[in-house]
Formats: sequence, structure tokens, C-alpha cells
Amino acid sequence: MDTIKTRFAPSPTGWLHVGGARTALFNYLLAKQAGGTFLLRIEDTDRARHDESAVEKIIEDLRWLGLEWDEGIEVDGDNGPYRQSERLEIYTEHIGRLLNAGQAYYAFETPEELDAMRTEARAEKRNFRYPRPDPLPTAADADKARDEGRPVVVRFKIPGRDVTIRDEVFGEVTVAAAEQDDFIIAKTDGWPTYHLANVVDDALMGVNFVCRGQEFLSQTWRHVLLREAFGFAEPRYAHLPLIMDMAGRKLSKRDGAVEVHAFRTAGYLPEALVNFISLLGWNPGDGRERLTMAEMIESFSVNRINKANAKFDREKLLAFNTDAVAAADEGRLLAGFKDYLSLNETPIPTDDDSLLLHLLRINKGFRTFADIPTKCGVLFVADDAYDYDEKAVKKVLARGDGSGYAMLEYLKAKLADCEWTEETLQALIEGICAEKSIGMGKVAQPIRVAVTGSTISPDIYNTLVILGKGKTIARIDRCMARKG
RNA sequence: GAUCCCAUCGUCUAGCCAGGUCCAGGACACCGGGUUUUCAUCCCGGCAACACGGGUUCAAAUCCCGUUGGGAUCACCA
Repeated sequence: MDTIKTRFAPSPTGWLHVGGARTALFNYLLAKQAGGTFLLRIEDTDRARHDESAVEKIIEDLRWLGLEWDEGIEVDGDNGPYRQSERLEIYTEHIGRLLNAGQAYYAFETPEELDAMRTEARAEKRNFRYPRPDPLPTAADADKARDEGRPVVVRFKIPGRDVTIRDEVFGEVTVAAAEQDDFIIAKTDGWPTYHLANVVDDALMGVNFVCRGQEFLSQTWRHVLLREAFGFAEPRYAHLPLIMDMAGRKLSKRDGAVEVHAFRTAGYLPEALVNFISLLGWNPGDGRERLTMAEMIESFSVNRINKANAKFDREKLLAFNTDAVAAADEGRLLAGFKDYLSLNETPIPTDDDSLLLHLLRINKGFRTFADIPTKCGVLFVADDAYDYDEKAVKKVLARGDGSGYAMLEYLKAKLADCEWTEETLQALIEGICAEKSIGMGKVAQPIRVAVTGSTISPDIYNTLVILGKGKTIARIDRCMARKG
């Protein structure tokens, strides 16, 4: 038996979608587990929608996720080129082959005429099937039509028999001959349609395991028939259940990020995202949920792929990320944090590794990298550039007898004389608590609100050390001044 | 509308193929409690599902049929 060769064949329309990421991941796992090959091909036969920058985006996202391919665009191989826009001759030759063998023929309808036929079929509550002319148009007819300015396409002449697809997830699915029709394989502009290019490329590139979204299952009969016409071997098929939003609708941008890149920008770790999407439609079967890529490769199995659609639960993804962060070592976190910062506007200095490492350490328990600027960003802005959260001010400083402000006034004097290290500040503040027999909250909170404008910051000692004495005093002054 | 596919806690799912060990297990969310100088983390406890109706069987979440619900496809987009 040949070794497994899978592929991910995205159409470049933008950043990689999480659905596409899962398809890529499963293909990757399938290949890696079998010691096979994972191939990346770009399907860009739609010249009108072509977006060159999207190719780079997809490549960047796949690499960020850790899904490196063994063959394909950028890494090359023996079966290139790996973008369909560079393979026109191959498709033209194959279409010609079908034409010569009488397995395909020319058609000349305009989109309007086709629409009218479809509308009519619909009105009669029957499925539209392209009416095959008899006799079939010749090449001369095609030339004539072209001269008359009519669109010329090539349609595949279906053999007219039922087609059964043996899918490794959904089982045997049969499409009756009556449900098929002579579909287009070459467009007016001479480029092949998806079905033809996809089948030809998979066969020529040696792909023998096709794993893709379920939306293709009811179209696979076209691929089976095309392969048969060319004499290509059948690959194994595994269609994947779809990923929906929480309302059960097709995952759309409407209710949050759906692009891999958006999660990267939002401060997620790729291993958390990969782990999470691996569990959308699959699981190892032994109760484990947190899996490394190596563990996924080891335990992956098509037999355990589900048939029911899955919903994309962002809350659970967040929980996965929280755990991934807790499990990551400092080197990993530093690299991830720098990547996050490079993608976002931030007041945090990005060139000081020891500072970044320190921020990582004092923020243990953070859920995404975005939590760090949320909590510490204010420490790096100008002393008059942060806002006061009135609710926090009221609760901590202005409430009741104004003891918060009184404490702040008292603390300011003490702090002004204090040596500025974590230890000395801790000794000072704990000393005050003991001396006055009050809880830590009574002391730390007034300072926190004064110097950050909110009740959210790292522990008070680190907050003050990062700020420095001068800025701490300046901020307390600002706070007292606005008291009015 | 036609064709095909799917159906276990709110969500991801285990169990189903080889019926009994399941008054259905885990995780996320949620609720309650605890730890903590804030936020977050963390710890403990709780709530919560076999879509419905028939059938087969001594026995059904598991097998069969139907109903209902959801999804996909029906493009010169992939």
C-alpha cells in the first residue's frame, strides 16, 4: 500500500478561517501519523476574485499554527507548480482529452438563459438539469458561437449511472443518476472549474486521501466520475462535520473572530487554538482534552471523527488558552508575548526582554496575552494620560467617611521616604496594616486606584516598583488634586 | 422546492458499530462556597441531556421504522 498523501488546498480569499484550519490540521495529522506527506496547494483558478496577498496570509497562518507541509507552495516538490494559476496548460490538455474522447462537449448558453431555465425548473418543483443537446455541438459550432459573441464553456458528459461514494466518516453515500447533470468543467475564460482542477491536481500530485469539509460530500460524485473518465485511481475520502456558530448557523464574522489571525492578534497561543479545533468533530476517546501536537498525531484516527456538526464555543477556547499559558515555559511565553505586542498598539516597551519576562511573571494566571496590557498598560502611559474609573474611586476613596483619601494622604508621606524595592515596600505596607490593625485591602486599594485609576493591576508592590517612586507620588498628587 | 446528511447536558463530547456493567461519564459555561491586597488564576461542591412516537427484545441512549428539528448541496465560487 502506498503511504498516505493528504493535502490542504485553500482558495486565497483572505486570512485562514478556523474551519479551514481544522481541515488543514486533520490532513496534517493524517499524514504525520502515517509517516506520509502533507501537501499544500493553492486553488486560485478564479481570476476575478484573485487576491495575491491572501496566499501569504494563509501561509503565515499555517506556519503560526505549526502545520508545516512537506510538499507544495514555497517548499516545492516533484509535482509542481503548486498553484493552480500556473497550471493552465495541464488543465487545458486534460479538458481536450475529454473533448476528444466524447466525454465532454461545448455549450453556449448565457448566464441569463441558464437562470431562466433554473427558474422554470424551480417553478415546476423539479431539479434543474442541464438539457444535453443531441447531437452534441462540434468544435466548429463552438468557433461559430464564439464569433457570434456567445459564451463558450465545456461541460462534462455524465455517463448516467448512480455513483456511490465510500466515505470513511459518513459511510456509503449514493447519488442517483437522476440527480446528476452535465456540469461545467471549463469556464468561458478558458480556466477550469474547481471540480476539474481539483481532480486533475490531486491525481497528478499523488494525493490519495481526501479530507475536507462536508459541504463537498454531495458534490463528490463529480470527482468520482471525472476520475473515472481520466482513468485516475480513487483516493480515500473523509468528509468532516461542519463548524457552526453558537446559534447553529454557519460560522460568520458577525459574532466574533473566525480567522486564525484574529486569534493571534487577540493574544491566543497557537497550541491552544490547534488543540481546541482538533476537538471539533474528533476526540481521542479516552477522556483527554488537553493534547500536544505530538499527542494528537499519535492518537488521531478517522474512525473517531464525528458526523454531527459542532459549534464553536469561544468560552471553551479561552479556557484552553488559559491552561496552555499556564503550561508554557517562559521562553515560549516571551516569544508569544512579543508576537502579540508586535501585532498591537501598546504603551509597553517591546524591546526590553527582561521587562517583558517580568510582566509575564507577575501576571501569572492571565488568560490571553491581551490581559497583560489590560492590567499593566496604564503603568507605561504618561501620568496624566489615564482615566479614573469613578466607580472604583467612589468605592475605594470617596466612600463614607473619606478614610480612603485620608489613608492615601498618610501613605504618600510614608512612601516618599521609603526605599523603592519590592521588599521595602512590602515591609512598609505590612507594617502599616499591623500598626493600624487593618486589612491589606484598606491600604493597597487606595494606592492602586490612585496610581492606576482602577482596581485592576498586578500586586501592589510590583505595581509600584514598575512605576517608580517619582511617578507614584505624581499620580497620588494627581488623584488628590482631582478630589476637588 | 428537490436530493443527501445529521440528532446525548446551554456547548464540546464519552457511551452506540459488537443491546444489560448508564436512574448516562468527562470538560467548558453557569450557580454556590473557599483561597487571594485588586483583577485574573486556583481549590471544593452543585445544576444539567439520551428530540418525539412506534416497533424488535427478558432488556434499548445503543437495533429498525416514522415524525419533528437542524445542516449541506443543487454557480462559468471554491
